[in-house]
Amino acid sequence: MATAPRRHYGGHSAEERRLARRERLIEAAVRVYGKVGYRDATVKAVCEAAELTERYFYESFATSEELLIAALNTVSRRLIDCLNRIGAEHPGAADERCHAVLRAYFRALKDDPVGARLFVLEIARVGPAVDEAGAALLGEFGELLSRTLAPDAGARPRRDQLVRAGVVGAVLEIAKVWIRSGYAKSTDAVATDALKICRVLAH
Amino acid sequence: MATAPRRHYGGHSAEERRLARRERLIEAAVRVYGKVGYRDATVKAVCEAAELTERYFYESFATSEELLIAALNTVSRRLIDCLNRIGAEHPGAADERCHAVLRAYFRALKDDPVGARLFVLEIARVGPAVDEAGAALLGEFGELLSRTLAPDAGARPRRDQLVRAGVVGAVLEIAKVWIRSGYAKSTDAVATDALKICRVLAH
DNA sequence: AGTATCTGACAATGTAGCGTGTCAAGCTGA
DNA sequence: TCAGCTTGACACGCTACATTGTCAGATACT
Repeated sequence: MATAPRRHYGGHSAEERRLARRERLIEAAVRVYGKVGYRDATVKAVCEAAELTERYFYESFATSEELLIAALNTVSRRLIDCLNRIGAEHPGAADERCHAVLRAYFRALKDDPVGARLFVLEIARVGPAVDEAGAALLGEFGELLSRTLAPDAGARPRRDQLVRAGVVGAVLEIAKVWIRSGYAKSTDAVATDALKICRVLAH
Repeated sequence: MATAPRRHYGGHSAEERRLARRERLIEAAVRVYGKVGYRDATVKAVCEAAELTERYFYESFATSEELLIAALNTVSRRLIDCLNRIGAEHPGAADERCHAVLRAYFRALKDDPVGARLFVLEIARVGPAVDEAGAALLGEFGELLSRTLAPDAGARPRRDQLVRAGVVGAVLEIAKVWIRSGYAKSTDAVATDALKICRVLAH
């Protein structure tokens, strides 16, 4: 292994192939974990979804949780970037901008239920490592919301830490109940409800 | 079994003994699940904590989740009743009353970390049955908070359903972060933070 | 064309915990 | 005191899954 010559295949180097397989596994994990939930997903199922065998799982990930974290980061990064863009592009009043961001958030959850399940549901209570990754993502989400409502408040650092966490928890819980209801209310109405709580972050 | 004569033992009937064992299992479950978490707790461990053997586990519970739900209900009932009492006894303004209730809530979490872990952490993401029980308890908690802040609003039924859920999610998330921080802030300060969000429920 | 690497299918192994069964010893009531 | 219900300790089989190993066939470089 250590001194294996590593040959080109299909026009790609060994490392390229390895990374491509890694990506396929992550995308498959998003689908599988999003569909049946991490708890009920097996390594085998993910590998089948990726059309790869178990050996390639252990080539890129030491444990299932590691793959879950990678999948979580992939989905969340995508979502947070999108929301950041929308926040930045929206010139109006803070309140308006926040509503737009929330609307985009809930629309994303509705349009991509599988990814949604990951970010909203599977983000918690899996294991220490996953919890840590989830906490970091949630913190980022809180910053994003806070920035949206009070863009000039970068100076106020740790004071509202708990309040910010609370607001994030509120948005997530609203999302959970909304999803559980089968998306009963309109996206716009849900965003309006969430905004009521987010306003606590404004000054 | 069906026609077993059932004899008295230690001055108690067979049914009394069975219920006593059930109670011991629930109390043991609160301790064990609260300490190591439901995920890492085994039937064996709970039985050892209860000083009973596995046979008695299956005598009272069909599955581990059933015991978790019972433990969850026991702890939550205790907590919610306590908060209800404090809310009822507090005559002052709504805002004051809510702060008192929140203070009691966070104090309870701090004084009883084991029960706290159950109500705050283990309430979610275990299985469908547990999630349902947890959702019911969270709904009750939301009603409690709502009633505390707007006692006369019994007429307004389902309108603020999502907002209420959001507030509950916020309080729980604040609790989680607070616990994770090792109870860094004072109970009073945390209650004040949570109150900021709860005020959304006032009219 | 031949050899060495790469790949996929699948078997083999190991572990953990659930749920059940066995058995001897301890009570209880007559 | 005795028969039989009750209890505790513990072993057993079973299932599911992770993880490693084997091997034949496909592919690329020389």
